[in-house]
Amino acid sequence: MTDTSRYTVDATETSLAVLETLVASEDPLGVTAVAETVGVSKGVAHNHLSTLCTNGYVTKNDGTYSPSLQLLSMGSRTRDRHAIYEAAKHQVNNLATATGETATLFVNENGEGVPIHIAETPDGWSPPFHEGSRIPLHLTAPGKAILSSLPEENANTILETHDLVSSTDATMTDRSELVSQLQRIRDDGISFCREEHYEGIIGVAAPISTATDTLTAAIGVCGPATRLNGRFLEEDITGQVLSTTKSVYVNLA
Amino acid sequence: MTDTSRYTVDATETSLAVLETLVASEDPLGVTAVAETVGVSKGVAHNHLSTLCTNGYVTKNDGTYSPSLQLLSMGSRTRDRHAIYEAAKHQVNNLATATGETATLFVNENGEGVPIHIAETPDGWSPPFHEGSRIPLHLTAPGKAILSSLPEENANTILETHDLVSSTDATMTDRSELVSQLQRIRDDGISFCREEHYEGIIGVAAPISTATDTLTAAIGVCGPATRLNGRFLEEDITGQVLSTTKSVYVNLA
DNA sequence: TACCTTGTTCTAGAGTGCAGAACGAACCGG
DNA sequence: CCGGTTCGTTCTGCACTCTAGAACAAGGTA
Repeated sequence: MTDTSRYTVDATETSLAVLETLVASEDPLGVTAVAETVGVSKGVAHNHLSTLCTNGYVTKNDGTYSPSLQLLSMGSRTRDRHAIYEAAKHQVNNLATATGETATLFVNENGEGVPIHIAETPDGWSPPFHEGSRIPLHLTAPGKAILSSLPEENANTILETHDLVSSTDATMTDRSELVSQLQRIRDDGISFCREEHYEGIIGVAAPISTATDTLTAAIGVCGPATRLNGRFLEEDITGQVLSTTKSVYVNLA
Repeated sequence: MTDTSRYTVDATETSLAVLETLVASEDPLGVTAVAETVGVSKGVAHNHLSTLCTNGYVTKNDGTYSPSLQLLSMGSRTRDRHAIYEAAKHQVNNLATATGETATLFVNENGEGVPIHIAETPDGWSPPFHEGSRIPLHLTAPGKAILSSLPEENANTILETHDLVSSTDATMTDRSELVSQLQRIRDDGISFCREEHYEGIIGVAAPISTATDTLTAAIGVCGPATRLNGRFLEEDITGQVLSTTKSVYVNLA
C-alpha cells in the first residue's frame, strides 16, 4: 500500500510517472519500455498511455510515444502567471546582449529557485540547467539574492525545511556562514556564486526590489569561470546587473 | 459511462481536468471552485489536488491552488526534443532584431502548427498566441509553409482529418483554393498570411529545407497590419526570412 | 454569539483499474 | 518461406480504489 497520505489518487500517480518517463527519455518509448520503467504491467501502461494520448499530453508515432508540446503550452501559461516575467524579459535579453553572457531571471517557488527565463548568447555555451528547473536557493547567485531579500521569517522557514545540500566542493553547507553571507548581500545589493553549483561556473545576481513584498525574483549573469573571471568588476557586469534590476523595478511601477 | 475507448483511466482524466482548470484560471483557485468547474464533489477535487501537489505539479498557498513551474520544466524539455529548436533559436532572435518585428519558429505536431519559439521585440506588441499553442496549419503563414513542404500524401491526410475551420473573414476555407496557394508557395519558397488567423495581423514565413524529410518547420515574421503593410517587400523582410531559413539549413548540416 | 462559507476528513459500496494471459502483426535469420 | 521472437493491443474477473455525500474544523462577518 503506497500510503503517501491516505487520500492519494494512485491512478493519477501512475499516469504522471508514465508522463515523466517519456519526458525523461531522449527518444520515443514503446509500451514495454514504459511498463518496465514505471513498474506496471504492459496492459496498464497501455491504458495510461492511450489516456494521455487522447487528452493531448502524449503523441504516438509508429507505436512509440513521446510527450507533446501541450506541456510547453501549459508551462508557458504558468510562467505568464508570474507578472515579473513580462516586466523583465526584455531587460534580461538586453543584459545578455550587453554582456555577451547568459542572463537569467529566477523566481522563488516553494523555497526553491526556478529560472523562468534564460537569455543565451549565440556563442554556443548553455547553462547546465533549463527553464523550470528547481534549484536549491543556496546554490546560485540569484537564489542567494532571493534568500537575502525575503522577509527574515520566510527565509528561516526555507532554511529549516530545505537542507543545504552540497553540489560541489565550494557549496556553502554551513548555515551560519550562509546567514552572514546573506547579510553581506543585503548590504551590497549584489550576490556572487563561485562554482558552488557547478564546477567551473560562476555568476552574479541582484534581487529585484519591489514596493510590495509579494514578488521575489532576481536577475543574474553566469558563465564559465575561465571566461568570466575578473570581468564582473573589470567590465562592470555587476553594475549592469544592478541597473537592470533597477530598470525592472521602474517598469513594474 | 464516459466510454472514450473502453481502456481509459478515468481518474487520470479527472486529474488532468483539475490541472487544466488551474492553468486556465487567472488566479489561484480553491477546492470548491475546482470541484464546480470540473464537475466532481469537493472531497474528490481535494484528493486530486493533493495528489498533484505531492507530485509537484501544483502548489498550495493559503488553501488556494496554482499550477507549478514543473510544467515549464517539462515543457521546455519537450521543446528541446525538437532538434530544430537548438539549431534555429538564435537565428530567429536575430531575425526579430533585424526586422524590429516578432519572429516565430513553428513545427508540425500531429497536423497542427505549434510555435516553439517566439522572439518578441521590446515595443510591447505580443502576438495573440503563445508558445505551445496548437494552431490549424492553414491559418498562419508558417503553417502554410509547413503544409507546402510536406510530402504530398502527408499533406493530404492532414487536410482530410482537419477541417479548414474559419477564424476570420479572410480565412481560406476552400480546399482547392488552398491547394493552389500551396503550389504557389512551393514555387516561390515563401508564404504569406493576410489576416486569415486574426483581424489586423499579417505575416510572412518560409519553410526550413532539410536534407532528410523528417523535419518540418518554418520561420516567420508577423505583426499588426497597420505597421507591417508593404514592408515585407519594401524593406525586404521577405528576403530576410528566406536567408534566415537558409542559414538554419546550413546550421543543421 | 450565531451563521455563513471555506478546506479537510471520513465512510461504505459501486465500479474501475489492475495483473496476467492471449491475440495478432511485424520483423528476422535460416 | 517458415518457426521464433518481440512488439502493441485486447481481454477477463476479482480486489480494492475512487467516488459521492455527509460530517467536521476553522475563519470570517454581522
